[in-house]
Amino acid sequence: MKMFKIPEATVSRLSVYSRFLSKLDKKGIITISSGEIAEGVGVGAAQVRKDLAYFGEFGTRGVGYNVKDLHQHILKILGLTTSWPVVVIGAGNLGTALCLYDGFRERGFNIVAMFDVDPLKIDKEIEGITVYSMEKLGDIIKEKEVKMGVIAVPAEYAQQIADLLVKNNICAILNFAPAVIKVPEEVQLRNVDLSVNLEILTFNIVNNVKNLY
Amino acid sequence: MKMFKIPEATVSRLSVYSRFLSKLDKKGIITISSGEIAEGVGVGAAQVRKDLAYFGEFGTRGVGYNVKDLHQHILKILGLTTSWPVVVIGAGNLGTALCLYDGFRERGFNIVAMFDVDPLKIDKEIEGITVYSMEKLGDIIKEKEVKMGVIAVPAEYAQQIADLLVKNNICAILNFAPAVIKVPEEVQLRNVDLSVNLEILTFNIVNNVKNLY
DNA sequence: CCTAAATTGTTCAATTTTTCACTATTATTT
DNA sequence: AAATAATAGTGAAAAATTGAACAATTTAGG
Repeated sequence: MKMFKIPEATVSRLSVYSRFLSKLDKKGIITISSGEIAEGVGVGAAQVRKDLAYFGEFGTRGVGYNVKDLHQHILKILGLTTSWPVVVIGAGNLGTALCLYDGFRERGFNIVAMFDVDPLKIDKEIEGITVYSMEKLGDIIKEKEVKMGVIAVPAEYAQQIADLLVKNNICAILNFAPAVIKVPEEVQLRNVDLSVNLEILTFNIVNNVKNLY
Repeated sequence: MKMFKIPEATVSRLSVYSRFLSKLDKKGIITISSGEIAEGVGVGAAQVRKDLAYFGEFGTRGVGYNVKDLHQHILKILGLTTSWPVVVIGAGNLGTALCLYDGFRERGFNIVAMFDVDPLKIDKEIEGITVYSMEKLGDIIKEKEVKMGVIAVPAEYAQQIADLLVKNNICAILNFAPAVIKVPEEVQLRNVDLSVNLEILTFNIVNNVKNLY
């Protein structure tokens, strides 16, 4: 029972550290220092140590961290030691792209089904993933013990899809629709708003914001 | 010459306010209070006012904000009163999905070209957008006065694509590859890491993190 | 075996961001 | 015309986050 509140930024950095460590491990590197991790992922060394310190002591003073060992610890922290079945709602371009995105598979996410309302898409397969009608959502979530849903539908339907996912006891939603959606507080929600990201860039360009790395 | 440092979170909220105001405007709503904006986008009312206060006084005390007026101001702040030509590197699923993503067009981003190394894709059109070979990148960036590039290639090529964009004087890069890339400090860079977002969710699920809305 | 070099874990200070509480202003009602 | 209600703008407090400094620990070398 973790009692401390972990900054979300810390969690997202852990995810990045993890990917970096995975790369190092494949290269056969055995130990690494916080400074080298920091250098590799573009943050400060103190930040790296601080992030890890929330969860325990994984390094050896004077030596550094064992790559494999630290990697395993972080995967455990992130809950990535088991595979996560995921459903994607919306079999349009974005939904399809997400299904084919290797990054998900590599990190242990397993897209078990897609859903759409378009009769032309229903019951077809996209790279081995079947597109189901929305009616099947509840059954499949239950059958495959799905905890996470990805919303990739137009903004105007995002809320109703979210409601449907919630009704079917999903634990977490990753929303790609450019819409503000509301869910009960026990449901985890994250928004990936593609336009917002471009707009931060335009803001920075027109306001001549300096990057501070 | 803006002298104040604006939190990035503020900028991203402005983008969300902007979308919300656009919706209100379409509905014909004339005025709105900070409280209603806050309610609509899921933040605090003081936060809304503070965010706006960085840029000026846009409201009327006792009354609220004029929807059209405030919306225009925010678009101006974000640099969205002109259209932005954008290039997308990588004509795979993700690149294609991004090109077809309506959210970009709606917000004034205009994808003028895609690039890929696959001879099967080169010189083909994807929904009216031509896929060019990488050699053409420099010419098109210059010709169309492109300031922003989107990277949608596999992680292992992300850095070299970034270097290429930088060499061709791009101002800002939106990187979708799950890789840490380095650019000179005068180039704006944002990473949208899809896996990281899912991993924050798994972390929250396994650690039973409470949402605090 | 002792000293020096490397590097973690941790404390404390600095900074940044958010929230709260209050003041000022406008419109409305009596 | 005065009183009341609504609501923006703002300064200060609080909270969160980051960064710097340093003590503790390990390894390696003389």
